[in-house]
Amino acid sequence: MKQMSIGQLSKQAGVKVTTIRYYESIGLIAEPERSQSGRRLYGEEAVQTLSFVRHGRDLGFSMNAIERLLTLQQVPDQNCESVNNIAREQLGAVQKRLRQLHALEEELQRTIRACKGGSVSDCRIISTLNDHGECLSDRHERVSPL
Amino acid sequence: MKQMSIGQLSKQAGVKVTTIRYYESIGLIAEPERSQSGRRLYGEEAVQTLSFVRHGRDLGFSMNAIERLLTLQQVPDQNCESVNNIAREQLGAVQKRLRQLHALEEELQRTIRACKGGSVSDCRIISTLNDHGECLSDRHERVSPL
DNA sequence: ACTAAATGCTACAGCGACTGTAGAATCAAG
DNA sequence: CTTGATTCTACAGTCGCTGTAGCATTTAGT
Repeated sequence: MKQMSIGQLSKQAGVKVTTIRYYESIGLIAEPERSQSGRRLYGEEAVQTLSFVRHGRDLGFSMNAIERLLTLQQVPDQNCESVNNIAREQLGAVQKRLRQLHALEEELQRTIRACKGGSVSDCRIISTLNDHGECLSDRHERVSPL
Repeated sequence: MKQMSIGQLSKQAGVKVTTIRYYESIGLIAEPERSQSGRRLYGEEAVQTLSFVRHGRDLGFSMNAIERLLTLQQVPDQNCESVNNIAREQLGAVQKRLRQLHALEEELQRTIRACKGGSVSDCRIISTLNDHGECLSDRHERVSPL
């Protein structure tokens, strides 16, 4: 039972020391043992868990989704439908965001192309922003955090 | 000089009342006049400014970028190069994020396709997350907030 | 003129997912 | 034995708002 410090875990899992402590503080990962002097001591399984979390974050899953996935993972005898649902939900969100960003890209390109580079008073970028032309807008939503 | 309340301004500019007050509090927009009883009174130009801000936010510009754009807008006799730079920077960020999200989409699709729907212990989604296969990862950056 | 609903005000807390700071203790290497 | 790296706790800050509490004022209807 070789144990490791939080710094070693951080390197092995690719998650920052402060972030590990943060994950512990919100209850995402379990509190580890402590050394005599009060330092955290982790086993190998912590690397697994944290890598899982990191990979999930890289795929854009929210902490909430990751928490659910971690829980599901711990009950291996159950149908993986719920897992699939979480993943498909995530895929849907990603695709929605892709569409939004693509529209954004086009509007930005149009805007930039229109600017011939005179003085600010003639600037097409500024005037595009000024026209409350409702190109993308008029949805009353905020932009998704994906 | 017809003046309007914050609620009217909110409707005209499509920005929530609380958000307007927030913009004022961070110094993005100027403090307006007040009525005798202390209520904010805005002129037409406030609608312009707020629409500008809203449109900028819709295009994904950060508050910081919008602040710079607002400042530039107020000095119309200057070359619009700086404006162009801000817009191109933004376009670059959007395109970078598009590439990231596209990679994400593909990995999610692969992951979901691989899952044939047995029990969690066989679930390809879970095991994909568990393999610290460094498909997307191994960059040590956090995901951009776009 | 009176009343009820809508709108406005300030001040502060909370969101998510961390990051940074301060100040103290402990550890590992030379 | 000293120096520098690591670790600890606790709390504030990030961004761009949103929500809450508890008032005061305005507006519309009777």
